[in-house]
Amino acid sequence: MARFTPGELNVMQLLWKHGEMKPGDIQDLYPGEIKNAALRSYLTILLDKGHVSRRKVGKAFFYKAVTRQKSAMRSTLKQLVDNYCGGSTTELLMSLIRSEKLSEEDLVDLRRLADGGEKDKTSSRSNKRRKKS
Amino acid sequence: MARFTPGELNVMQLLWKHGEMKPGDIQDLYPGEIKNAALRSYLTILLDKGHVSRRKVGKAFFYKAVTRQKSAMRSTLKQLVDNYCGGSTTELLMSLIRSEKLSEEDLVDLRRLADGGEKDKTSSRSNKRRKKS
DNA sequence: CTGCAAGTGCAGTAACATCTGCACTTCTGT
DNA sequence: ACAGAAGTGCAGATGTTACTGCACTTGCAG
Repeated sequence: MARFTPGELNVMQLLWKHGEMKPGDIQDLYPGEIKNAALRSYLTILLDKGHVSRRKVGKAFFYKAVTRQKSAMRSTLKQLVDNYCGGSTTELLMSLIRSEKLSEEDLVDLRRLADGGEKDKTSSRSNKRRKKS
Repeated sequence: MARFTPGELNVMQLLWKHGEMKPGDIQDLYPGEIKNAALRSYLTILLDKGHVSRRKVGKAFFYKAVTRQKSAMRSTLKQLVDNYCGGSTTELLMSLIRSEKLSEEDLVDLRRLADGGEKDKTSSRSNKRRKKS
């Protein structure tokens, strides 16, 4: 669904963080240097794709994100899971947990969430595959 | 690091799954229809980027993946985490677990892994200590 | 040896992302 | 009022992805 190029993503990040901005503001905060016109071409593309909207205030257009960060993340995550984990979110969790990158603290959080999450199982019909260790 | 376009990814998936293949084989298994020459242009690009290698067998070239699936996944995941979770893997885990998509079985697996991850620390050579928030 | 399907290189098109330059308009300070 | 800074649309250059078509080469069946 949401599919951002690196340049577009930089813009979206700023809009997600700061709300409504005009090109000049975005340009100032943009990672690295970018020409105003270059930046505006990103905005035009994002506008065409419907990921941002704009409204005129004074002489300038103020842009704001239409597509939300959470939703963009979710669709990116879904792609990752489909592409690399056979569509199984559990697979991804396994990889994450096994991938030596979790601190002790992370594991504590994880256990707490796993236990806490149990209450919320109403909507899950379980026929996902299980994994042997 | 590894950065695949949809077309490239389709090819890589097949190579990861089947090992060494020639264009004709890939073409047959490629999702949807694709012309042989179109497919070969993907292979050429992947070859230029160093993601695949090839060797001549008979009259055909056999291609195989150089970049590994695990490593591609990891770098994709890292990008996702950097772009959407402020670089915190834990953030991602929270989102995953909270995102309504886990079945009861998933949660069981998860608890087992979280617990196992702690007890089993000695055998999983994860003596890396990293910074925390 | 020869026909031919399978394989190959190469050239070129189309869409899109990235980025530049330029002329024009609009707000603001003095 | 008007100069200049800030903003705008538009046209186009460049590079990459995603393809298509075509002429040439190669291995094998007969």
